[in-house]
Amino acid sequence: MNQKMSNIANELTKNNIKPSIHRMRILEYLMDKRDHPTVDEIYINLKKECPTLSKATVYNAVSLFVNVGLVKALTIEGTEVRYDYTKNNHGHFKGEQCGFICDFDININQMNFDGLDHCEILSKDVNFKGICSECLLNNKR
Amino acid sequence: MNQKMSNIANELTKNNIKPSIHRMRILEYLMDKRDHPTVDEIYINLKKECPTLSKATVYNAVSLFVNVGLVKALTIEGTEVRYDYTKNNHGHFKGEQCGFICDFDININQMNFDGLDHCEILSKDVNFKGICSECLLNNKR
DNA sequence: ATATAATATTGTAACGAATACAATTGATAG
DNA sequence: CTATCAATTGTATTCGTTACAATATTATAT
Ligand SMILES: [Mn+2]
Ligand SMILES: [Mn+2]
Ligand SMILES: [Zn+2]
Ligand SMILES: [Zn+2]
Repeated sequence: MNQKMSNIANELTKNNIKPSIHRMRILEYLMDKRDHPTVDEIYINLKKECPTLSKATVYNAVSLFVNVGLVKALTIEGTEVRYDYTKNNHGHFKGEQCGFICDFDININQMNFDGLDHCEILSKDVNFKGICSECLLNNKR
Repeated sequence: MNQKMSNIANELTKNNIKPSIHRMRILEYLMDKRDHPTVDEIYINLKKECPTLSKATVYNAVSLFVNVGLVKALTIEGTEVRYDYTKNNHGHFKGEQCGFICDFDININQMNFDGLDHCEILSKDVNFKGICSECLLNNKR
């Protein structure tokens, strides 16, 4: 097992998740491809290398990862759930024409708000929607 | 038709939606009950007064409302879509224990961010999650 | 007012993401 | 090797949503 994989194994063990082959592959995928994939996208792409992979295993794995806080489940629009391996807090922009989702920098904790006294806030999400630069160019032509 | 209902009819006509009885009732519901209901909640509650109402009509109506910008579709968590009749921009807090969703004041346009040059931003959503004050009290006991 | 056309509503079928679960496979320890 | 436990698989089921054809309602023309 190479260095990368043993790091991934460590990451899982630290969170009390046994590092099985499939779990490691799924976490590796999320670490490498930061394009906020759906379960289906993870499944289809990993299936090429692991033909025996089942979609249920992908659901199981990402649920485990979300529960321990290793990855975040994003619900930016509609009924589509996407997964994000990330340490630093950031905002998400979704281009509504092409569906592309990108990160952007925003200091979510600098924002001041009012009306949530006596609530315990555990997570803060900022989602923007609109038309991405690429689509804007295409639309002009 | 009373004053309230003719206002609702106006609101719809202004947006090129013909003010049918059901559409008016559904918009009225969203205006009165600002607790961000799901399609199912709208359907179940209105069904009491309009026994012939179909869930397809609720889906049709809220889709029309969302398309013209009369109401907003909220996707705060998971695959659950909720609807919000609102003019002023605000944030949403979801209590994860009880599922309760409330508004809070935040000046979304004051936030400064970076990395979305040349994108056209059409909407900005801020969603917080955590434990609501009521649940916090219950948990202590 | 009646016939005609257009639109809204309904009920149901189809779809797809997510979950549940029993059966199988794989790993671990004695 | 065998027994035990956990992970994975495949499938069935659930549930929210969409699609669509049939019906009811409303608007328009004669
Ligand atoms: Mn991200
Ligand atoms: Mn609201
Ligand atoms: Zn785009
Ligand atoms: Zn609560």
